[in-house]
Amino acid sequence: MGNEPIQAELIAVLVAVTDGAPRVLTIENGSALPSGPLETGHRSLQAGLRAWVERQTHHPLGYVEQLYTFADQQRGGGRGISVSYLGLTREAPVLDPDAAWRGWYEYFPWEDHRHPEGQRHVAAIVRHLAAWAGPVPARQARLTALFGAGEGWNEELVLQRYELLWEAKLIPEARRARQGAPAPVPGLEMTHDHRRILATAIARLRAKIKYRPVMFELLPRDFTMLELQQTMEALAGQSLHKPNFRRLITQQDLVEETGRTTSGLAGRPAKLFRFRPAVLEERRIAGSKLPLVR
Amino acid sequence: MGNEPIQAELIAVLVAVTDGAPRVLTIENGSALPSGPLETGHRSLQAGLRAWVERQTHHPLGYVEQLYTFADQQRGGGRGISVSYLGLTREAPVLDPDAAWRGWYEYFPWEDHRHPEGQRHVAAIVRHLAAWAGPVPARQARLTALFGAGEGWNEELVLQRYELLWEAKLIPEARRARQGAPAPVPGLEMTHDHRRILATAIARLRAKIKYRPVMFELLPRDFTMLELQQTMEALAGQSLHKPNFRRLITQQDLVEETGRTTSGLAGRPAKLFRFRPAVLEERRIAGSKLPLVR
DNA sequence: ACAAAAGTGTTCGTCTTACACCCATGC
DNA sequence: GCATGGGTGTAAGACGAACACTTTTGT
Repeated sequence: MGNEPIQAELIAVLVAVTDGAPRVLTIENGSALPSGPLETGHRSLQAGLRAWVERQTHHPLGYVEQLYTFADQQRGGGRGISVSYLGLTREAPVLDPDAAWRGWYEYFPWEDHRHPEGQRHVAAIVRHLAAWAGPVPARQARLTALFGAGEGWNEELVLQRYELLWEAKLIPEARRARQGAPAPVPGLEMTHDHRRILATAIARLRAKIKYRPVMFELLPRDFTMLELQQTMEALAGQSLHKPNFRRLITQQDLVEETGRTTSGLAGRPAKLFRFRPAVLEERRIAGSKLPLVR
Repeated sequence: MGNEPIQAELIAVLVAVTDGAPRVLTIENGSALPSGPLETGHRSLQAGLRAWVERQTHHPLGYVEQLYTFADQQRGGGRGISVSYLGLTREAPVLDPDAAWRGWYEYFPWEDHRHPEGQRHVAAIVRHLAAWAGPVPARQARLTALFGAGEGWNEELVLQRYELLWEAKLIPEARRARQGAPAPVPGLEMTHDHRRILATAIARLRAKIKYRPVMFELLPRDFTMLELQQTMEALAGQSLHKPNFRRLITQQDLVEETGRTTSGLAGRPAKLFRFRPAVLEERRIAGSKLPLVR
């Protein structure tokens, strides 16, 4: 067959949500995602990743999902394969001094629409892109479809937006040649295409939460409706309608009351909920949708 | 880092729809999917696959999408990586005498619910699985969720159903040890986990057609509403409601009239449609949904 | 009393689904 | 005429979005 041996590595996007902020585990001062060699001897790639992550972070990994596999140039000129994974956990102190949790919107400021700053970032980007699009109808159509003002914002198109920005040379990683030029869009850079992998992970997760209950991997066992809502808002980057959100969740029989309530904070104590055992076990079928506000 | 060189290959699931039957390109008398070495020198894995397929089949490949990457035992005992892809085309005569197009329901008879036979296959399978589930509530819940009678049939859960059958040892590939035992479920076998890859492809495609217009890759330039409907029915394995189907398509501005009509067949001549240019170009955003009948 | 957060009821409009029916052609 | 497939109208009902309002705590 003529198969030539090649190098292979795993890249992990580990996600947690802490205090309403989606966080991702990074290394090298936030400039890269953790990656490691493909180890032989595991039942599957997924099992290999799980073992590797849990050995590195000493923290159990909940949900794991393969993202994408791509070929790249390895150090030394040879060809390599990288298999990227999305993993969900809860944030824990990291032992490795090189590793740290970072907010994912530090890398994608224009994707957070919970606050007006996100809208402003989008407006600034649209101005840049309008110049890039010029009078070409296809480019204009793409621009409005992906960054279209206000109403039509589709939070799942993270990767497509990143690719459009890349194409328009507004992403620093895309213009290695032009050193010294100021970054045309805000947001931290990453090495290689790690930021693109992160965009893929965000897009996948934003799509997934709508039809599969994976949020419980990110929450403590007991939680209030507001905590659940804020976790979803953090991932979606959008504010949700509180009364309708609680109805949507209860209607779907995703959660049950624990009988206990919170105390000590401002306002009326909130009931504590937990995910129903059937959901934890049978997370294959059910799902949940987002009632957007405004 | 300690990366050890490994073998890598590509596996392709090439799909076409001919005369209302979804077809897949196979080799070795229908027992395997076409696969080939990972070639160096291409821009991306996807470009490599495209070049390889078009060289082999002499037929252009429309839509291509990565399915899954997994590790397996290579001939010779070493570890290998397989990257599988879904590709959409129109059926063309194959040159390679070893290759042939096959209906995908030959491999998954229980997934075709356009005719009563599919229902009967499901009923027979449910009887087997009920014995396997016994009194265990979790197993029973999974059984009804995946194979649940009539109303709740979710056509997208192809892979989950296959995995359940595998777990229950009803798939011949899962019981290599017990040679000679009769196949407990109908359907052709495949080598290694190729049938599982095919299940992944079917599931992905059934999900995709609901939110992205990829059907046009499978149809001639001009087509009637019925042809479009039958193509979708073939993929979904379910019958659709004709009047509502046509409204759904026209409402979404997916197609435009060509001005011409069919002739010669039974019944009133049908208008010929084609996909709107904007759809062909901008196939990122729009989608389509299924109005199920009954 | 008031602020802050929890939680409930109900209306209005849209989108889905189903049913009923008419139209044009070949045999 | 009638079988076959093409095509349109419309009403019932499910679902989502929005608004108004009540409840329970801390200060």
